[in-house]
Amino acid sequence: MDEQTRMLQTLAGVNMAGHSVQGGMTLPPPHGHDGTDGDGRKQDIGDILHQIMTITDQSLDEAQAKKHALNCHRMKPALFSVLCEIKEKTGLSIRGAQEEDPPDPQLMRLDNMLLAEGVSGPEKGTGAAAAAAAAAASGGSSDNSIEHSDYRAKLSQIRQIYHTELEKYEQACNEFTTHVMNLLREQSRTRPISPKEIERMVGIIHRKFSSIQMQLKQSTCEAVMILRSRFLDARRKRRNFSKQATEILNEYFYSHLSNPYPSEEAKEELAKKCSITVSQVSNWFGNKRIRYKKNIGKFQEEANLYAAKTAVNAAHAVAAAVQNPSLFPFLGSSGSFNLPNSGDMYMNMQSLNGDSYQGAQVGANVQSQTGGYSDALGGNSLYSPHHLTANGGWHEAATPSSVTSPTEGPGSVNSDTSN
DNA sequence: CGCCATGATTATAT
DNA sequence: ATATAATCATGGCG
Repeated sequence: MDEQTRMLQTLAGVNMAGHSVQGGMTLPPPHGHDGTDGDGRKQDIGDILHQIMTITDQSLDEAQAKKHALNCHRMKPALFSVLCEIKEKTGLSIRGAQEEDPPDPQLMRLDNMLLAEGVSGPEKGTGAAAAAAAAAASGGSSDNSIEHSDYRAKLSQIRQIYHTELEKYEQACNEFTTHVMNLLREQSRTRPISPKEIERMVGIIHRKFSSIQMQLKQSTCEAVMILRSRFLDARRKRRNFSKQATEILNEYFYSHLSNPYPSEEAKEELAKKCSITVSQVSNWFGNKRIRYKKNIGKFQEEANLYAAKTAVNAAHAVAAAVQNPSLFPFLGSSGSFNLPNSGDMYMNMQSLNGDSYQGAQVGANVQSQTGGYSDALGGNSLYSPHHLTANGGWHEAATPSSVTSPTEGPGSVNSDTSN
């Protein structure tokens, strides 16, 4: 804030000077001007300069009086015309100094950041109220919101300070601008001032003030950054989901392997069941999809496990109707099972899970590919990665040729491990 | 401590 | 807006 203070003082200085000029533009007492021209005028000018140099020492009342004296001075019209002439000469340089400043990229950056952080955006309530609302809104999934409430409280604190200061500056700027404009209007009685000049002056003032505002924005950004690094990084401190949550997510994933893209509603339900947030569910599925796809071999075991789990569920559902408790003999014994069966079972599960996944094509894929997989994986593979190629939505990344050797060494595909 | 698993973030494409 | 892919950074195990 040092810089700001300094600038304010600078501006205050200008202000003072302006004040004084207004009052102090006085001609010396009319003496000696009718003598020999040369010396008398020099002395006049010397007096004027002296008075100009000492105007800040004069009181306002005094200055007011002198101003009146100046306006009535008989030399005034002459002085005015001289000033006009001088102005004419310097006009070019002033006109040449016209600059259309483009929007400062730094300022834009700061603005964008403040907006993104919700500091400069629309008001969303203040302080504790916002935090409480946030905490209440997400109700059950307390974990996240409680950590957030503190963050939000601090953020809105920053936000409040920011807005207060900004408003203060804006007000000061307007006040000062008005003042200067009045001043210039007043002065235009004694010296020529074009509207353009006033405009220019106003522009200068605004630039000054916006540079002060930039300081404010800068410090606000810094504060937010610090806050973020403290809270967000803390939040980034990863906590593994509970075993149960992972179970539920995996169950969903493997039972919708052909299209592991839970709808918004499904995500909400999973989030509720797992006591995590919807975005965490999205993260999880995003990570899971990419990691599954990247190294299918690694997930075979898991896939089988959850296939079995789901199969048990399916069995429970079907058992009553079918009256066949030994529907899945492999669950109890280590005996092998035939792949066509597993394919069928998979299809059954799909339909049981309400997955509206097309059947015929996948069936064909199962038939044509599972043999190769079971060979490569040493058999007993419930799932094959055919979904990747069979289903349009679940990307076709792994081509059969590359997939048929999913047992490749770790790290060859997985860039994740190269950190 | 090194390594891998894993949740979160970022960059990019659609 | 959502998905993928890459990457970051930590948790947890041996």
